Amino acid sequence: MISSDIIRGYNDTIILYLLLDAPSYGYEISKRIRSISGEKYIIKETTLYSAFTRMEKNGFIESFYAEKEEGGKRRTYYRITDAGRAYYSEKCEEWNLTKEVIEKFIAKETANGNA
Amino acid sequence: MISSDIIRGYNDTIILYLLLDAPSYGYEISKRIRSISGEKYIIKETTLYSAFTRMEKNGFIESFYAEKEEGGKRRTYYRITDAGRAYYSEKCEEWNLTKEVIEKFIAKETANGNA
DNA sequence: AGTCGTACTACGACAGACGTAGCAACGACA
DNA sequence: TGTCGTTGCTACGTCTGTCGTAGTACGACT
Repeated sequence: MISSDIIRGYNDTIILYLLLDAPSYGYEISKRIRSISGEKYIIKETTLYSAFTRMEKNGFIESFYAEKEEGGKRRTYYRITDAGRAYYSEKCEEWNLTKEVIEKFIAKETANGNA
Repeated sequence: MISSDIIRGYNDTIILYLLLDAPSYGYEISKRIRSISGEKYIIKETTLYSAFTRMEKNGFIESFYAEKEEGGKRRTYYRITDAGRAYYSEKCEEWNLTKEVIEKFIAKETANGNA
């Protein structure tokens, strides 16, 4: 399992990634993070929903309600905004920079030059 | 400049890396982080010294005093312990895992296969 | 005398992640 | 009919690491 300290600040990025193509909602995003990461990262509900609130306040996402076809239960869907896309791009660039920096301080155990 | 949210939890790892070969002290470590990162990451003094305190409490480092040759001013040196080396190794492994996971959610803009 | 570089310490604020808990609607199973 | 599991979400408080601000102290240089 993954330490939440390194993910910290990147949960928003991960969520935005999952909204790039189509709107989605909490439960679905949670399951997709779980499966895409190969069960290695499981986002907590509270973390997820507080990220939604924060990002909506920041204008990175917009929410709307939709009914399920099967039942009358409502879901809150989130749609990424242009500002959200811009933020996502910035974070991707930042990630690449940060990765380079951190790796200067990380020992490479696996000395096989596998490409 | 690098967001401290992603570094969070890895400052300890970075500091331990700089102690692997020889003991060192705050000011020197701070300057080495700065230069090794190519001025891209500058650790704050408060962050650094609170990391020392935390890690000493956790048994990852040990402190001792030494005088400077030039003057009578004391420095607090830190030496990595076996537990510290073990922790550093764990964090390196964790980093590699985390990196893989995060990259599943990061767009690769630069499509040039530059080695 | 003043500023810069070195080498720290103290204290409080802040933000993001987390633990715990609860609510509500639905289907399945007994 | 009852309750269990899944879905879908909210509330509230706690913890931890980082950061802002500030202050101390000494030597060297100007």
